[in-house]
Amino acid sequence: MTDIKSDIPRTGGDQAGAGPPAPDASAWGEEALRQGIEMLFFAYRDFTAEPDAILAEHGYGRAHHRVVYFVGRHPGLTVSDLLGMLKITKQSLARVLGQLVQDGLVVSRAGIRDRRQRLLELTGRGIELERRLTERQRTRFAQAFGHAGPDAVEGFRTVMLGLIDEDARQRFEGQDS
Amino acid sequence: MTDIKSDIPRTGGDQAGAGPPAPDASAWGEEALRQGIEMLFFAYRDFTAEPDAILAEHGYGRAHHRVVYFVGRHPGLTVSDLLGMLKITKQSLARVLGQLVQDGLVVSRAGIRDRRQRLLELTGRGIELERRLTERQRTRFAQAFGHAGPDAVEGFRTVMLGLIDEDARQRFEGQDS
DNA sequence: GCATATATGTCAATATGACTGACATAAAAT
DNA sequence: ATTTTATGTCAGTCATATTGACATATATGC
Repeated sequence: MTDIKSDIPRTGGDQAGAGPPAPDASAWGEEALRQGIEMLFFAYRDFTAEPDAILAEHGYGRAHHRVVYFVGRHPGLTVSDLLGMLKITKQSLARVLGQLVQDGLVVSRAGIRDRRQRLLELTGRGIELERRLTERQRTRFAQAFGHAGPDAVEGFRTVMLGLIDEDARQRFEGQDS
Repeated sequence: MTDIKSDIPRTGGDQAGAGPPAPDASAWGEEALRQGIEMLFFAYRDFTAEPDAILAEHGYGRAHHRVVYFVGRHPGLTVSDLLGMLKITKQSLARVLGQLVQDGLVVSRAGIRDRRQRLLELTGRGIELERRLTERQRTRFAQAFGHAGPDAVEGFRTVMLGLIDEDARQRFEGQDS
């Protein structure tokens, strides 16, 4: 198999006198880039598999996890906010959100400043399900982070931010090193 | 907003005399772990959006991309191999693979040592589509890697490998630092 | 106050990706 | 010769997402 290391630019390994490389110069070979693509695919695939199994017990799908996750993470979130995060249509959201409200996992109350808005929150049962679902994922990250160490985690965060579109990236700003 | 940095253990920042921390000790706080979860979600969401738009022009979906990607990456791949990578059922694969074969993007020939096997390969048109689709993703990684630098990329790779299940992780082995 | 814009909800039709279960065929392995 | 393996296929179902149209309540601008 191809040796990936030969594909990875070393720090300070620039050709002499080649001038300052552009910060996003693509000195990265095909192999390194494809490995990145594949790691993202496999990580996402494996990362979603465990919660999916729990969700299935409740007759829910991955979309339900996403909703309880973000509502739990940002209590008082509006429907618009949620749509913006998930980047799906309101009709798609309506099905899962409606189920969760009807099943008593999410409550929506009218906004105070703007009564057209629906501010979303988890109920106790919603919190419980969210924690059960996300616990596996937190554990996975805790192990990966713990094994990799703080410097690797900082590198991970930097690369991930670079992969995310500008607007979503701002959610993580003010928290860089 | 919560300051993530307070959540990130610093190298050598252990309490004095606390003994050696386990390599995967969860010194990581809730906030850091949730940010990891969210980064993975947003990165995957944005990373798939561009190819999806191209695929739609051809009447294809994300599943078609995955098939042409892995067939292109591993020419001569068997149907079993592909099922193992995608972790979907053969009935799910049959629909997309059948379309791609019929549309002349993928060819399958009988195996030599084992004639039950179907060895998959891209045709010229398959290669062309695969490159068009993956080009956006390679560019995205090239920019993220280039901006982050080699050390950050190495950290990214380490963390990502830690997130991936053991069996799939082996695909990337022999290429660590 | 009236017109318009915004936030949300809802009905209908459709596409895509996935599943389970059952059965078929050809070729390898024992 | 029997069994196992690799693949294909038919049928039904479910979850997620889409576009398009329309409805309602509330906020905002004039």
